[in-house]
Amino acid sequence: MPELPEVETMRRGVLGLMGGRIETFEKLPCERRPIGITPAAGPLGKRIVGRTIERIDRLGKRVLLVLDDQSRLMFEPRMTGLVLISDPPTIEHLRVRLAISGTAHPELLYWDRRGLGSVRWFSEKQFEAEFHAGRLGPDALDIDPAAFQATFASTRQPVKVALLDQKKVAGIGNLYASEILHLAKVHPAQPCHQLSTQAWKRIHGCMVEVLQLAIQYEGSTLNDGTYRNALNQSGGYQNHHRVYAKEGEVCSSCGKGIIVRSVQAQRATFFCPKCQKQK
DNA sequence: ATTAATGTTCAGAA
DNA sequence: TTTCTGAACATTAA
Repeated sequence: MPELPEVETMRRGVLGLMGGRIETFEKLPCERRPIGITPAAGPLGKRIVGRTIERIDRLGKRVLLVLDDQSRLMFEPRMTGLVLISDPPTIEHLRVRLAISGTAHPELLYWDRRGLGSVRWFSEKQFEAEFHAGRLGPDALDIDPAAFQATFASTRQPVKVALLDQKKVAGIGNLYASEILHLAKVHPAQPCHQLSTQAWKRIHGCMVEVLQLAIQYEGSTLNDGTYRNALNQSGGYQNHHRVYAKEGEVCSSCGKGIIVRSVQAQRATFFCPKCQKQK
């Protein structure tokens, strides 16, 4: 579930671990099918124990601990993963614990109810090979309007589907794609190659605006309550959604349109047919 | 019992 | 080559 704002909130929540030393890596006994840990937990532990956490980065929807040998420990929460410093929602879905010394909080936890996420370690070289060579596009908060337009202008895909392609731009997920296009007044089914430079500038600006505001509110916790910040608290941006999961409600922007739910690429899309006309 | 859910990736077809 | 579909991963709540 977490998209860029939720993962950024997790990252900010664990920033206090910077400068700390990793004392142990523990894959917790979890009765469910184990999450992906690569390399296997034993060898991974050998790589990281004794290392210092030099920096904590985010790339798209992943949190990265940058260690003092420039290797990376990557947490990818996918649908239900959480990176926490205390108080996991349940004990039985707790997957990984790192003991940390020299910081205010003594541990970092990875919790994952569905277990679709992963914890992976990359040497500096492996990391560059995987992620500088196009596995993920640039982060959505780290791309300028011109590069943004250049990325999308040539494809015939519907704009909402293209925004979800992490190889183009990393970080936008299903919820924020609908929110961004509503603020930009662009129809989600509009083919990318038909959009003007002006429209791309608007989409870029609205993308930054929506993502930054959502980060300020610490992300969206939906009805299932899964998403929590690093202290196991709810986000607040769900109270500011414009269209997501608001099918049948009156559009808050124009006051006239009724929010419609459609399906694109097997995923729900929400939009206002009055504000977001196809051209 | 069935369906859908904030994510990603792969195979196969058009 | 590009685009689209379905399935898979696993869990839970409606």
